[in-house]
Amino acid sequence: MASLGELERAVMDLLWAGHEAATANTLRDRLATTTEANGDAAGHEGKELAVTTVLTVLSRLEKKGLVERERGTRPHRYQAVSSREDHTAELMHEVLGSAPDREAVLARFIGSVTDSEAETLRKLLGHI
Amino acid sequence: MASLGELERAVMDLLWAGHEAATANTLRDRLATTTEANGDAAGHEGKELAVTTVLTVLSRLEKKGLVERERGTRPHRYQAVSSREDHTAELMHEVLGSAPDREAVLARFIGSVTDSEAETLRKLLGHI
DNA sequence: GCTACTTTTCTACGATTCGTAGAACTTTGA
DNA sequence: TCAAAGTTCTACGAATCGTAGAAAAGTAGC
Repeated sequence: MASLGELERAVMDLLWAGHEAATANTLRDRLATTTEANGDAAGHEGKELAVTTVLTVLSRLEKKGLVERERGTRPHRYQAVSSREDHTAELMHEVLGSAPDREAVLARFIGSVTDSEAETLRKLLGHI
Repeated sequence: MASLGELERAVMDLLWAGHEAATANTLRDRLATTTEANGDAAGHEGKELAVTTVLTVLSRLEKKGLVERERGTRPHRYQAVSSREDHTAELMHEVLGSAPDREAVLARFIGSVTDSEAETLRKLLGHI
């Protein structure tokens, strides 16, 4: 129920990365810098978005339950409700739950996991 | 890159359920019947969609790579490209891959898996 | 081969979501 | 109290999705 658009995703990435609460302005600045998402070389520098744009997506993310804001301070400060790992794990669970035969899905899932991930899983499952 | 709408989902569910190839007409009929998705009692019977509607979503699903059709036969026959389990497992992988620290995600994921699922996983991972 | 019927494709429209941001309102600092 | 900074409201264009008619294409019987 909460798939993210491109900008929403970028904002969440920032909130997840440095995970103190940030203001809309800070985020806007970081968004301009952190436009690593393409292969073209130097010279390129992400253009600044309007702060209102950032505020809009922050509000939308808040409505989706991914972000919470401190309303007390005046420049509101925003932060992710849960860590990226928690959020991602939760998403994985949602996906898993969308199929009737969860164990069959897990079987396929395990089949395509890397060796080191498999090792991680073994440890997590309480085995040597 | 391939999230499904409600009707698209319903169609995939049908294709996944009885998984011989089906025609648009068959699917439309099943869609009318298989409207179990609400609590109101008898009398209710999903209204028939136009066949063109079903054909449209089938085309869209085909474009998304979830469905393939036999173009040879005249009423084209449609079927899911991969099983629901495969598809779901693949989705889980996509989600997992969307985070930088996959192992951390797996840790959280395992934390919220049921006991029997954990047991399944242990077996799948090659342990007694 | 022509005609009636079936099936598929094309086009389209309303609703929702998302990127984007201006206009207007609110709060704060001097 | 006034200007600057911040927030909310409103909006618009693109994309997606449910929905389906109109038109085109194939099929079957005559």
